[in-house]
Amino acid sequence: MRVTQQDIARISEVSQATVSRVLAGDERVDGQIRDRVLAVMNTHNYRPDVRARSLRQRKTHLIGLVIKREVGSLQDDPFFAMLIAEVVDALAGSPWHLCLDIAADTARQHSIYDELLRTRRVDGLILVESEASDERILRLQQDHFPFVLIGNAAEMPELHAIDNDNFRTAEIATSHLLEQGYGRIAFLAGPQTLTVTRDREAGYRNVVPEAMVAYTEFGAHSAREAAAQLLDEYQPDAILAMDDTMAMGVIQAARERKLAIPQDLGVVGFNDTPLCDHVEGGLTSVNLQIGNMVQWAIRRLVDVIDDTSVLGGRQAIMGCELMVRGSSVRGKL
Amino acid sequence: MRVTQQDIARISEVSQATVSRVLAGDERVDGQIRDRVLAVMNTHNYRPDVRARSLRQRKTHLIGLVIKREVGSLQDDPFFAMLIAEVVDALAGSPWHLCLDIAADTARQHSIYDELLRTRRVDGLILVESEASDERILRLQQDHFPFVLIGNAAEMPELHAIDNDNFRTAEIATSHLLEQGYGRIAFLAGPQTLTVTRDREAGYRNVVPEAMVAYTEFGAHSAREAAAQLLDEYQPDAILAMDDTMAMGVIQAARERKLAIPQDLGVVGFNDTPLCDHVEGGLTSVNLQIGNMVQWAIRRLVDVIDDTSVLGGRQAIMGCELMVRGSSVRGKL
DNA sequence: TTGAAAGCGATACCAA
DNA sequence: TTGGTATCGCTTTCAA
Repeated sequence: MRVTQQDIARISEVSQATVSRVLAGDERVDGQIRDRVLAVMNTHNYRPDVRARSLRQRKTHLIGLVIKREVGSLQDDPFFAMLIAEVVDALAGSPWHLCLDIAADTARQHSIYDELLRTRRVDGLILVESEASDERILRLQQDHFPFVLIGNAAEMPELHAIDNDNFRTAEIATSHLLEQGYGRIAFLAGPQTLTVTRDREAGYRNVVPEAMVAYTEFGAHSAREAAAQLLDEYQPDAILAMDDTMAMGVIQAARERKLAIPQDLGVVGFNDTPLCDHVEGGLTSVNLQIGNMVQWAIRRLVDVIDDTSVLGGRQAIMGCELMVRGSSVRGKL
Repeated sequence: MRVTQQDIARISEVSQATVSRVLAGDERVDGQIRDRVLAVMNTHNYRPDVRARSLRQRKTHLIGLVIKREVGSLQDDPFFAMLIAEVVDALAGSPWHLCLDIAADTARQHSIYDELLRTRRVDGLILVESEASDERILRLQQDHFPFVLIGNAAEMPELHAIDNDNFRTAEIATSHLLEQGYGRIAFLAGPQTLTVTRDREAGYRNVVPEAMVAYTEFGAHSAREAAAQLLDEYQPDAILAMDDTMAMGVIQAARERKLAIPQDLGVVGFNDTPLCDHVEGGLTSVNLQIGNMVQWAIRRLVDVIDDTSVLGGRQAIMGCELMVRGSSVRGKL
């Protein structure tokens, strides 16, 4: 059988309460007794049972992250790999752990959310890719469940949220292409319903003299098809893609048409994923500092869970940096 | 306050035990009573508290996966993205959830393992990239903790494990290069201490007339440097890389030297990650069916946790498939 | 400073 | 078929 606090108490010849106090580092415990208990804990390799502790303290020390993707499509998206990696990294060494789930359709989302928070499996949630209108958010608010959003929540100032200034990021990326002498810049956007798409489209339109926007699903495959059509019908000399994966789709379509990058076609992506270095000459991309966003979100989430009086505003905007590589710089001979 | 089973019992005017039975779908509950209780549960949006349930049933329904990587290096490795994606997918829709952690150094590994299983945070573990000599395994065995290995465990037949036949996979990949007319094939291997490296090296040596092996760390960067040296000093006409990321490093080094792929240099990787499609012409890669391995591992782990009498052997070998793409096929004009 | 005892919210055994 | 009650392992008052 497993060794419990009861056992430690018996062996140490103290009460269970005292053992608990020693465990909690309670100052009021007599030094000698403390040492004795600690010694017994040590020899018996005692570790408290988090299940019991969770029940009593009403806290699991688990943070939930639910990915909104089709099952089987996650691996194709370096953004999520990045996001998950950053969350795991941010949690490493802390008493918090990550509970990771995936849910594609809305029905499954609901059941996961129920399972995760109504059953109190996790203490709080990080939400990504959610829209302000998102039904999930209403449920979470109703239940007073701790959560932090990574994404646009401008219309709900009461939410804790962090986002990029997507208008600005698109402006910066588009301006860069203009400066490099590209004059016919198209925007290969994501689904039109997403705030992030609309924000970036606005930033793009604000800079570009003549706008051409194509909406498509995320992923290299659909981006490739959309880019092919764009190249054939609109014949842009540069394409700004919603993310690096879509930029890879653009590059594939360009290759099929024997278009040289960056000479015939300039390409810029978002997220600055490791993909960028795998493109010949490198893929120019906007670094959104996802790591910093995740760190902010987790710190904030833990504060909300612990009911720490939260310092500063409820929302933050993260800066970005354009990482200029070969795909958008025409040879300066 | 949260609504508890007690509340449901009071409102339904039955005992708490009956509510529990209804929840468990116990057949012996009178139909009328069952309906009444279910109705009350519904109106009050009741969901059982998993913390209490975990304590009583001594089961958290969490599966642990500890990634063995430097913090901050995960995103660069599509293998892990793939692995995590497959685990999350395999768990989706089941009552099991994933608890994901990362630990780089051995010290941190130990503390994570302690935190995870001695405290009973998770019910079982999936182990990857572990060596048979791995200290972790001894601890897990001593504690009779349920776990399943993804990797080579030939020397410990008592372990539940699934692996590829790495000897064969390397043979297949190398033979393919030979058949394509490459005669001076080098193997860009991982760390020499790993079983997977040694197994593949043996497979490679078994096929190749003249062997040349370079060991290096995982990751595109170190692969690039190692490949550069290999190209300069050994001048192979083909390189078999340990994984796709390392193959990308090889391709980068080849580009710097103006070597055309596949004409001047054939390249083959492992894992068949999405990266393969991002290479011009495509990167030939060995598909290790990681998804199937993960599914096997999780099914087995759940069986072990549930103490189901395990059918079949304790170890399995997964097949593989060479995905031939442009990087290893010289134009047949 | 220490111990006894009351929970936390479920499950499961034993009677009725 | 249903209810009473012990129990899971820990935290946390309340007394002593």
